[in-house]
Amino acid sequence: MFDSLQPMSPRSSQITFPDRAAQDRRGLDHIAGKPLVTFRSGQKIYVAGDETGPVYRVAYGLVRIYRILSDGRRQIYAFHLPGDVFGLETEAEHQFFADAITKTGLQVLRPGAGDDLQQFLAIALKLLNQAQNHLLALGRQDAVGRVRAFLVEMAERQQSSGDGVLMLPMTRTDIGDYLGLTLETVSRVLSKLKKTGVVRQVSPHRLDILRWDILRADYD
Amino acid sequence: MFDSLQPMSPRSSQITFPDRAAQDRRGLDHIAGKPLVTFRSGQKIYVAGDETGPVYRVAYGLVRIYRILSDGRRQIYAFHLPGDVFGLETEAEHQFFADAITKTGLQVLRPGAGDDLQQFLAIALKLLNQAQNHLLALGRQDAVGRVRAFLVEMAERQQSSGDGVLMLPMTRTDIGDYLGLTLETVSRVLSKLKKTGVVRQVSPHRLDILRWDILRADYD
DNA sequence: CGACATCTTGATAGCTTTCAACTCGGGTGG
DNA sequence: CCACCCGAGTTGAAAGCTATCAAGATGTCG
Repeated sequence: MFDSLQPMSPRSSQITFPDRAAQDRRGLDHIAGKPLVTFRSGQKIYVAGDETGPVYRVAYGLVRIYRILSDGRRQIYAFHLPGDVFGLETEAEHQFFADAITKTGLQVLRPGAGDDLQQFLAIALKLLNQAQNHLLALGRQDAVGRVRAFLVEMAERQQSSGDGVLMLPMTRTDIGDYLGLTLETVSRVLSKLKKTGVVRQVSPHRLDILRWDILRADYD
Repeated sequence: MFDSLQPMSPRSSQITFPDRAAQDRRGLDHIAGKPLVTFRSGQKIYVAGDETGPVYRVAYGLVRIYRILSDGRRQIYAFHLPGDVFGLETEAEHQFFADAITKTGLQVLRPGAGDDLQQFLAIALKLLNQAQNHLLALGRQDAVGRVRAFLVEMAERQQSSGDGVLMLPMTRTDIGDYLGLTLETVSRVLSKLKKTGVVRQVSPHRLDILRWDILRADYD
């Protein structure tokens, strides 16, 4: 699974996020400089049932965290972008699946002495916050509201507030499995946003956001 | 807001949960014995915008944690039962509302020196776990599945697995706002479960669970 | 450049919400 | 002690939204 310990260049023909790691080195900065583990597009990082191991930090690429039910339904809990930390779980075995959506490089953070506590708490609270926002979207928003919330979330995390360029390397199915919708509904909502001039679609995986005011409307 | 520092008896004409605190004194045991702050049914504990203060532990009663959107829609994130700890947030101001559903007694835990870190991390990860399960129900289950998941969750947390007696002091509206459903849909699903012999309804707020196997079916 | 996965769009079915009327239960006051 | 009252719960009918099924268009990658 660990193909290479050599850091790979973020440059590739695939769509990637800008590497925010450089600006985002707050809590776990001191481990910077370690070699990266790299994953190809679609490759699994860990699966439910695996022994819980290290914690990872995304250097470049995109990771999805999810569960699969017995009937095949899938719920995606998070997309992790450069700078994000994931893999922290309570149990001895992973409860989730994690895999790379695009070519991805990860820093491996082996939980150390125990002065990581402060950082882990911060990470856990951040994940909790995101889960709670996610919950609000799934519980109290219709399809359009969920997609708008998703676009705003991804855009802010990519800090594309400036230029309005939003990269969405994940598939429509991924987005649907994150939002509790079908891929068709996601596609229809995006078409509607396109038709109403809220976004412009450069390609299926690249949007330009034209009307932040409309996207953001309705948040309490 | 702090009506009384005198512990009140859990005995009352209202429906209450059995006090699990005695068996649940793991992490924060050392603060036991402190006086309780009590709240009447429906009384607010804190509101969004309040300065983040102490952390609370439920001694008896039932607490709901929620947000309200500008149009009045409400999302309930958690019901807290005896033994649960809540009130831990990242920001300086509360992002949520908390109020007592039944008459409730709380232990006030003022974050201390900093060796609470381990415990806070455990609490945060537990809340994260619950949020993730909640997310799965909202994202990938229909109305019947959500209500079943809710009944199983509440029954397990009340440890009524033995006798199958399940107290639901919250209203149908509360349940709906937790599950992303309307109160009517919640009522209809409960009626269906009653008709199919899965539960027996002693009163609107007390169910006897007859068929655990059916309630639990379909969880991965 | 070609093949295959992904995406888009349309039509229909199914589920949940909405609106409405009625019932039930607990609490209050006569 | 009982009748009344009002909030909460139940049930019904119709509208609205999303899923499903299906076909065609577009992109991507080898």
